[in-house]
Amino acid sequence: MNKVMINRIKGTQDIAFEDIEYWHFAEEAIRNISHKYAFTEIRTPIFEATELFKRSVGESTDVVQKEMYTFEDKGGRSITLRPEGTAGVARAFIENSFVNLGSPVKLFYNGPMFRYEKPQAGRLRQFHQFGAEILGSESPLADFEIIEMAYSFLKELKINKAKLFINSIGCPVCREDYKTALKEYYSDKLPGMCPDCQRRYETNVLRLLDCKIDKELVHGAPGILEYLDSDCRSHFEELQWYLQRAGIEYEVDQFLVRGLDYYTRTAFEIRSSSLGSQDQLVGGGRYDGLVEYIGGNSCPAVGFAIGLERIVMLLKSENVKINGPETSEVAILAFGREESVRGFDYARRLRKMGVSTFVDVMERNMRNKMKHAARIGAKISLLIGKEEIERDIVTIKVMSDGSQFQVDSDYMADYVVDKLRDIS
RNA sequence: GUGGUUGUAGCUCAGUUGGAAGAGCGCCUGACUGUGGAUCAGGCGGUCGCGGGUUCGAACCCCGCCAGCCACCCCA
Repeated sequence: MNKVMINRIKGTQDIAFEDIEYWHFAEEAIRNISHKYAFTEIRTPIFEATELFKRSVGESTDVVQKEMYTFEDKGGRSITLRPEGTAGVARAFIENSFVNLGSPVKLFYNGPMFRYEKPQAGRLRQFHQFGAEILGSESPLADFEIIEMAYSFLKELKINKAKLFINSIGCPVCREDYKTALKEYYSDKLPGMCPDCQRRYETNVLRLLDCKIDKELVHGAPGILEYLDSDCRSHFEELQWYLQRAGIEYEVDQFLVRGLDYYTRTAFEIRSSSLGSQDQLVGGGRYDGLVEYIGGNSCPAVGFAIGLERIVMLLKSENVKINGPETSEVAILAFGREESVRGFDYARRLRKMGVSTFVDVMERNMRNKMKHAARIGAKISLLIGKEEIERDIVTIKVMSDGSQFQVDSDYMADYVVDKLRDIS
């Protein structure tokens, strides 16, 4: 290629043909599940004021500090491509006064998110998340429904090798006590720890818990569950009770902390062992402080986000059966100008009856037209040449057995529809 | 941002010690002025990722950059 080539932006992908079928499959499951759970869709802008993410996701988080696509628009405003979905939903909830709809409000979204990261297996710069949020309920029932919904989404997609981990990170009050205890535990060990951990000791102590380098130390660290106050504790216990009653298997992981600042109490992840290093399929939890944090009236909420690229990876590796590509049913092969006019006329009639119709727009010989019709999987080909025009007929060829019929052009559509029904 | 690894035709890849850029598949065309997954023939398609260096000579050796993949950090 001697032209100057412009390539995809790093960490993005083009999805077409066979690949797109996996996405259709997943997107259909999203609509199904959301409808069954009576969640309604919300579409928020792909970009928002930078401040929204700083305040919701958290100034000290990696996402905000080094992963945001931020730019200034021509009016001098700081704009950011959304790195996650919850902040926008919470903003929309406040801005449109969805509280007036009555609690709870159950919303879902599905769309692209952007993070400036180094791409690897299961991680892109533009990726897609399906998320659901329940706003207005403080009850562990809401936590339970969110987890159950994520769980049955995976079930609907026949993804079985997935494991649920839950934890409670308490409320801002009891979490402070825990942080103090953690700092105390780590204080004398700090000099021997990795540079990242030394940094995290100051910025975000909780993150010391999932350090992969100094993992030995974690075993002796105090667990957060012992520090929960009675409300947080009973919230967590109730959630587990509901999970058990529903027969949903889970594991309590005391060292599960989420990277985003807005989480309170319940935190959960669903991971898959057959995914590679980025094994987290679903992440979610409760964020009781967020709505107030970004300027609304206090409103408890809980939600999840599911990474669709990772879902698609699993569908592929687990050989989940998806629908085949939609092929056209009829191919119209016409020679010459008058014949082509007739061909387009037939196509209009067939499409009106709901038949997927391919019109060949290459001026080539019959052999090559036929070859292409076969290639795209047409079930029936319509041949229109000089003879057909003169006698006002059409030649209909059934591709599967090669049989051919000549039909008056007036009966073409009915005949084709009948034939399609016969051979399907 | 750090580390490992890989970049040759649209795809999969060969290319000897540094000595004329290739194959298969695909695409387009023709044999067959009107019949498909077959056959045969022809054609399109390459700044060998980009830039520099070494050399009489570089796809091959050296350096830098870019991109893909994998891992770390972190996350979905």
